[in-house]
Amino acid sequence: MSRVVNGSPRVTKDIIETVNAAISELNYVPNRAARSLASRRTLAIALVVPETAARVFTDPFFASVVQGVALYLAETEYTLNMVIASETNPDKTRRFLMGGNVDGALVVSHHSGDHSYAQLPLPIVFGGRPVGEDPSNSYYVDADNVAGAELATEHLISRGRRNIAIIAGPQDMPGGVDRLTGWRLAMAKHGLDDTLIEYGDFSPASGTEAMRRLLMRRVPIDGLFATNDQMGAGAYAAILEAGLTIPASIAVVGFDDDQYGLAVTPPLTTVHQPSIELGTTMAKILVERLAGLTVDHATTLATDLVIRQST
Amino acid sequence: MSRVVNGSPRVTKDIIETVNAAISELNYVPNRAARSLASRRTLAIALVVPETAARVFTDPFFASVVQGVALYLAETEYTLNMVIASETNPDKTRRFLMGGNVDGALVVSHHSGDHSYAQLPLPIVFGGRPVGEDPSNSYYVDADNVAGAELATEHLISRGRRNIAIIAGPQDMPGGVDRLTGWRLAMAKHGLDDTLIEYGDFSPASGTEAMRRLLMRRVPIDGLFATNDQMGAGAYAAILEAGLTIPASIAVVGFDDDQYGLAVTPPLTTVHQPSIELGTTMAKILVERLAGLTVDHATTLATDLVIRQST
DNA sequence: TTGAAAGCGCTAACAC
DNA sequence: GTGTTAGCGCTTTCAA
Repeated sequence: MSRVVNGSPRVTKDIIETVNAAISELNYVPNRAARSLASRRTLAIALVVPETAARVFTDPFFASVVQGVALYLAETEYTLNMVIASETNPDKTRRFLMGGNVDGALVVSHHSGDHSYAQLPLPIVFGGRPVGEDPSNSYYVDADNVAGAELATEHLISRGRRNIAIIAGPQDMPGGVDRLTGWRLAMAKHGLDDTLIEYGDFSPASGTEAMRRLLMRRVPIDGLFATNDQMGAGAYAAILEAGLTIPASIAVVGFDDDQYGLAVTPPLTTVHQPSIELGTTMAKILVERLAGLTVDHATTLATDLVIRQST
Repeated sequence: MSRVVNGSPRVTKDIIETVNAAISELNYVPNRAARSLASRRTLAIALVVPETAARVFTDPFFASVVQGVALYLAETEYTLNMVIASETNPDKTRRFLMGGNVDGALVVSHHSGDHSYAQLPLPIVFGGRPVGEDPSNSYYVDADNVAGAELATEHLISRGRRNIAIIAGPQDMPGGVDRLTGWRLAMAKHGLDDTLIEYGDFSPASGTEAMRRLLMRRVPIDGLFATNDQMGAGAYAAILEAGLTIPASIAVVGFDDDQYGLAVTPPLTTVHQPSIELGTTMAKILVERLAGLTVDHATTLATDLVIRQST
């Protein structure tokens, strides 16, 4: 009977049908705990998210990734366990992961501090490239942030802009590093000055502040690459309060393609990344690893430009 | 030994210490599956979120609720199972919930279609008041949307506005209904006209469209109550493109107090609701029910006004 | 190919 | 109060 439920290859057709009939008649549902106890697999996957309350769940990009993960796992036999990784008590998460509660883990928003998870003897797939760590040891899925940033910058250049500033993100996050790199590459390729850099923390408020600092330099600026839409939307406030217009005075490109870019006037030109697909892919790769398949360590998802009225 | 782990009341001090010493020395971690199988409790709680991809996870309010739930459960022995309720296959969710996978469930974003969950013979706590259903049968936690909407409207009136429009939300959601009710109450109390109503779906784009429809009526409007910040931010676009200014021509108040209200210029006056606390409270109530305690069916959380530059 | 039986690691019920 | 034992509902192994 167990053999039928688990689709064992060597069972007679007759018996399969008989058992299946009984199953649906009795409304039988296998007991997860018993199955887990006997098979020594939990059929559960942990989704680890850092506590950083300020950003984690208020970031639509992150939210989409979670959604993708959940959507994919819903089609599998795995259950999704959400775990908030407390920063004050990181051992708790580690103990949970190693306590035989889950078969594998998905870790999103991989900050510099998160390296340690990769060392755990548990199948893990990361969202975002690991920073300052040998990538060949871990499995991860990431959007092509470098290419996306180049796309954004090239677009600004194609619009005739030459004095292009950037509001970069935290440099301990892969997205923060890679988008700055892409901008630098594009600027260098065209022999443009790449000193107009200010940093934010990916929040709208930090975008406003960064833009103010940029404008205070009192040098010509006719283009802005905000490395996410939230900071881009925030930058609007600083640009407008300085009496400048978008895109006439300063053309603006964002990154992420979330609703923040649509909530502002004019709507923000931005780089779209497949955030739901990123979550889906992470989950898929982990499930494949758990099934014993060999999969690539790194998976990079393409980005593309969404042109709206801010450029 | 089991008695020590589970804190049974009748154990000698000596033996407790001896066992605990052994536990930490052997690095013992209780096996969840075995415990669950023997005790017939799963120690897991499901967080059910409707699929409605467009809104669910891109709504910062919703995200905060999830975060609150996760934060609270992290402090308990319960594990959080995220379940996406497929709208095309609702039975799947129901089967999961009834399959003995979890001890109880938390259901957020309770649309009119979700009634059925309340019928399940499983402890459930809802986020948001159930619509069109006997509330005495279910447990729920909700923000005081009516009072919050009155607060918003009274504030507009106190600013000297008399022609106050509203962009209401879907009328099959408690938040959509209650915020409209609060506005009506406040308008009636001051003998003001309450016909300036348009509806949106809580997205920024729908806010823009609703505001355009309002302006197309060609009647005087000097105040706007957008029933969430996303629609409020969207309304800015329509107001500005009509050559009007905020707050001089039209004072605007939002609802939710999320980042959308901060991303726009001028920053949006809004009604704050304790979204993380809402999640925390939902989880707390469910855990208490599971512990056999008697708890109130309805819990209402207070809201308050955050005054910024849009009024 | 299929039936039977031995655990998986724990809790709960029962004696002592 | 505390040691002991019988299952919880499955998977897996071993015979047949």
